[in-house]
Amino acid sequence: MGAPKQRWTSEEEAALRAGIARHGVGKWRTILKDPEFSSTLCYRSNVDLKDKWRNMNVIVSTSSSRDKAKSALKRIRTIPKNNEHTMAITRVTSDIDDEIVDEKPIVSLPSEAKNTSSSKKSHRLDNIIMEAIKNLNEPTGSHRTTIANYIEEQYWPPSDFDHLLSAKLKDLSTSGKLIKMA
DNA sequence: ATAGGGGTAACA
DNA sequence: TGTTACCCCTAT
Repeated sequence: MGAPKQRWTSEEEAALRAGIARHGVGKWRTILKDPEFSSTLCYRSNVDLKDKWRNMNVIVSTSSSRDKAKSALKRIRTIPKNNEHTMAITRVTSDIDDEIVDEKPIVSLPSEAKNTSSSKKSHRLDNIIMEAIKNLNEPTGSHRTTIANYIEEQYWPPSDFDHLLSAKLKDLSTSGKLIKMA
């Protein structure tokens, strides 16, 4: 008799997404050991995380198509293999680990900008960025790569998203909507 | 340890 | 009914 069944709470899902944003997809054990998430995910195993992530990426079957197949089989989002733009996801963690490469613009929210309800429902990139940083909730600010990873997990940004994000981050910090940490 | 195919009881 | 949390298995 296994566990009765505990449905995932929104807190747990948020912790999982944030954990993936920090450590990358597939680093389930690392996410579990992260003191930031271990408390909320303490009842979950690394396999649970893997399975949950799989369930979260299921395409809702609108049944509009003639699905003669078994109903329990669902389609996973087909990840477009954009030629040279290979895996942004797996690249991020190594960037953080190595801590090499160019400037690391760390960005943080002004203390006033935590107003969740004020931002419109619009999915303008600005709002997405702000939401990402807010949800990441990293006290020391967030790396550009961490932000990019987080956003890429939730939306489906264009292939040149890295460049877009960099430009937008610069705008936001110049206009004072974001604080650039040294 | 992780990825992924596949199954199923227990949910809504 | 369709969805989903959990399980089992195999390959890497």
